[in-house]
Amino acid sequence: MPNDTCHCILLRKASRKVSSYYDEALVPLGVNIGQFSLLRNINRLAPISLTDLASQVELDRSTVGRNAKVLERMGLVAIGHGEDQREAMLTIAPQGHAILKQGAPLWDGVQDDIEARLGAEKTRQLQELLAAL
Amino acid sequence: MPNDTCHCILLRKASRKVSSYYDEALVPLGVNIGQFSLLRNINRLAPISLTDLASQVELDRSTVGRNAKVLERMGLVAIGHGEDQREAMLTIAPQGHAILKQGAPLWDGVQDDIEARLGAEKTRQLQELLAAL
DNA sequence: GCATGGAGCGGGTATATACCCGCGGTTCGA
DNA sequence: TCGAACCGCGGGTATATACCCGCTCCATGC
Repeated sequence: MPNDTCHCILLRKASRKVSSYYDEALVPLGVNIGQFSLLRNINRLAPISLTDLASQVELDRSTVGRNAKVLERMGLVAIGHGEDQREAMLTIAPQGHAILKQGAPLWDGVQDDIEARLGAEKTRQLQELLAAL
Repeated sequence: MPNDTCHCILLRKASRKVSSYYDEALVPLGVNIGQFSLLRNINRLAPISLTDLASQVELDRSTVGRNAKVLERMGLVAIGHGEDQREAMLTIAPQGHAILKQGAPLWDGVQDDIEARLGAEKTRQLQELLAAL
């Protein structure tokens, strides 16, 4: 039972490797792919609470909270209050909009590279398989 | 360009989700899939140095060092010296062998579950795609 | 009104992961 | 033989990620 067939370990490896592709492309912006993606989600859903955002991106709420705080320190995201005093509402700061705009073509580039390397059919398979897990 | 087609983010999500399947199965042993897999690799290659192990599992050396230290604290792995005084040589402790033995059927179970859910053809596709990334 | 339960969050703790730096041990050339 | 280059590691730092706990705030039943 060779260890190199462990679906989990293979997924992790692929995940690390592919993350690094995106990270490298985004280096000029000073954000990594996790941060860029979170920024995109906040932009798409803003204003949104931590809990709702966590549910959307399927991460633990505390994880999203910590990640959002890093973005806040970078000046890309504003964390305010909702009507409910308990809610932390997230919105994109002006500098965050700039990053989103500058990052879009960089992100597209990596995305296209991967799809070119895999081909259309395998790209489709990949999306399908990842969704099925 | 919907964010939910980002190969990287989908991979990460799948990776987290699938990791949790294995982690749950291994709960009785008190180790997670990362630790169990590392244990298997050490067992397969022992005695092996940190640097060589890191190269085998395609992780940063310092990461492997820290992970190995956790396994050492658990009493599953012994960290000794090689002939070269600089080398940290890893071997499996008796308790580690026990974990490997008890874990094997649990690991097989998850592996089988996943393959059953995907089917043989898609399982093959998955392995192929992950290797191609 | 007020108490109680539930919801939202922050922080503590632990692992996972990477990069960089400095220390110390090895080796090899002058 | 002895210094320089090189190699292996540990530790510092930062993010990513999850779980749990406690605090605060809200809403509902009485």
